[in-house]
Amino acid sequence: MPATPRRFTEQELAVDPVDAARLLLGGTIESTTDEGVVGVRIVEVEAYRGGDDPASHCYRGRTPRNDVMFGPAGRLYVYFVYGMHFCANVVSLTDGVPGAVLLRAGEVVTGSALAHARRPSARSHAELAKGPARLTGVLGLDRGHNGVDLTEPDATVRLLAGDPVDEADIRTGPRVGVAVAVDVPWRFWIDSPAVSTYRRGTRRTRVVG
DNA sequence: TGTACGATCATA
DNA sequence: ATGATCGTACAG
Repeated sequence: MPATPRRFTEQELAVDPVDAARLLLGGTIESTTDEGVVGVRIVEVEAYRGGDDPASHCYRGRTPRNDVMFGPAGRLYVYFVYGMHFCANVVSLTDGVPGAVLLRAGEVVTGSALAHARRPSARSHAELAKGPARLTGVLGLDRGHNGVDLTEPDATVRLLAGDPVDEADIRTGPRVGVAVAVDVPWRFWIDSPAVSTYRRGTRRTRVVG
């Protein structure tokens, strides 16, 4: 591994989320708080677009919640789900055009003790960041981190490029937990025990007839 | 003003 | 398979 890992730039992330997703695999997201440093090697991601993607938070236009997704690339989009969890995305594309990459899972490579302290229910090392809310949890990220610029030299949350991943080693499939656009294979992962298991989204309202 | 439903996780 | 738990979006 390089002595000084290269930081992702806004320019290289200002591409289609599908391309940004592949780019991020093998990279590392690292966050520093007063508690310490935790770093996670990214092994599973999902791409989300805008008005043409029914599964995206931006499908129905710009709102206060999804505003960051419409902004410039390289920002962190953090959202709150199920009344108790946060998930983190890397914004892609350019100012005014929505797109993001959900960080779904990773391997903790720095700060294992702090990661376990933040997620006491984790029964193994691989489980620490196996899933988007777990990954966000070990990094100590919440709504206060929404919009932070990951490309800033002094950012407390950093996005570092890893060793290049061979295209042939990237697997793809439908996105986890979404009930629409089930045929769209915008989930990307590389082999790792931290990769989460596939589950299709559930639709509660049914037409009674 | 009310309400349905999540880009999830933990436990059983 | 199910409960937890609340912000958001949209309907009325």
